[in-house]
Amino acid sequence: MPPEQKAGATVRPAVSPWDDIAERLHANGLRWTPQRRTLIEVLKEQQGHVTASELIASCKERDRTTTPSTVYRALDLLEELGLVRHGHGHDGREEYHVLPDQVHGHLYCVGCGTTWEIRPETGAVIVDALAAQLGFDVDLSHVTISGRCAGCHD
Amino acid sequence: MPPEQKAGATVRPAVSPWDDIAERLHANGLRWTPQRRTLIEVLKEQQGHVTASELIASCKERDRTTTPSTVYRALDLLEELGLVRHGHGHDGREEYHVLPDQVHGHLYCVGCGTTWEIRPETGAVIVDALAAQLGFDVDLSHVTISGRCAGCHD
DNA sequence: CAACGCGTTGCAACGACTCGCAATAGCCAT
DNA sequence: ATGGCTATTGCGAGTCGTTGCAACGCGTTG
Ligand SMILES: [Mn+2]
Ligand SMILES: [Mn+2]
Ligand SMILES: [Zn+2]
Ligand SMILES: [Zn+2]
Repeated sequence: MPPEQKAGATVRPAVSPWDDIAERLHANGLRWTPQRRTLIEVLKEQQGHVTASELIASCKERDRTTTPSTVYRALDLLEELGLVRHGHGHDGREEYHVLPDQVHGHLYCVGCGTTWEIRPETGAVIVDALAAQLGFDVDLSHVTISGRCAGCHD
Repeated sequence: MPPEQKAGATVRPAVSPWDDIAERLHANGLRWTPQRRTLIEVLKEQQGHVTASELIASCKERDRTTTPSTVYRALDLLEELGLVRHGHGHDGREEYHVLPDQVHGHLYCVGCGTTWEIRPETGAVIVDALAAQLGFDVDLSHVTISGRCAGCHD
């Protein structure tokens, strides 16, 4: 629509990380299928946390023939490509984040059931402590810490 | 067997935390059942981590009629009483610890699959950081942090 | 445009857990 | 010892996620 783009020779199209997926797949001998297209359309409109079940439900809205195992496998693939990240909620259920948000962990209050994102500076303390003491490189995105929030003490 | 105990009026029998379970249950209007007895016998001989499935299997060895849902419910109860604690492994599966070990979290290396316990001083850094910055009271026992160990970098 | 190879899909079966419900059985009071 | 109250059990059904396998179809080649 914007006519000013028409003339540009090497217009940088403000790429979203999703734009070159088809190529990235092909480059690895993988394929660009309708099922993967559907999932990515769904992921594009997500923000914050989504459970795998919610993603499957959204895919079903767009394509009634959606199969759970296919979505789970596609999510695994996208995670390998670094486009999504999953962790496990307090009950062990999967929760996904769409990148490229800041990588972060989660805090869950067993008192009120609220979930918060761990702020970067707090996350850094955890990452640094384990790096310094054990040489362990933490993947914060897969972390959910439970306990009681300030409002739910005692 | 030891005859020297026979005469003692108020011998303190080096109580294990399991010894007074029947009373603790009764005190709360709860019941002492064969299924709970079986589970506790199994728990007594555990050390380190056990998955719920492993516990169910062990209970079945002692009592072939063991039912999974009953074991899950008994574990919930024992956790409320503070006698066991569970967390979720990297795949979200439940892992139990028998108390009164030091409460601790876990580290999982996605490279080699090894799991370590987080040492008290390292755990303290995490607990203190979240307490200081957010007033959040961490339950370290329910934490599993994944990442890459020193031997599995790059 | 037709043929081929292999990456993917759909399905069915399974494992880990949860929940509602009716039958069972601890525990206490006569 | 008997009876009753109600906590607990066992079961069936359901959810979430994984995996093996045969059929399918994307993408390439001629
Ligand atoms: Mn995981
Ligand atoms: Mn441990
Ligand atoms: Zn709270
Ligand atoms: Zn490792």
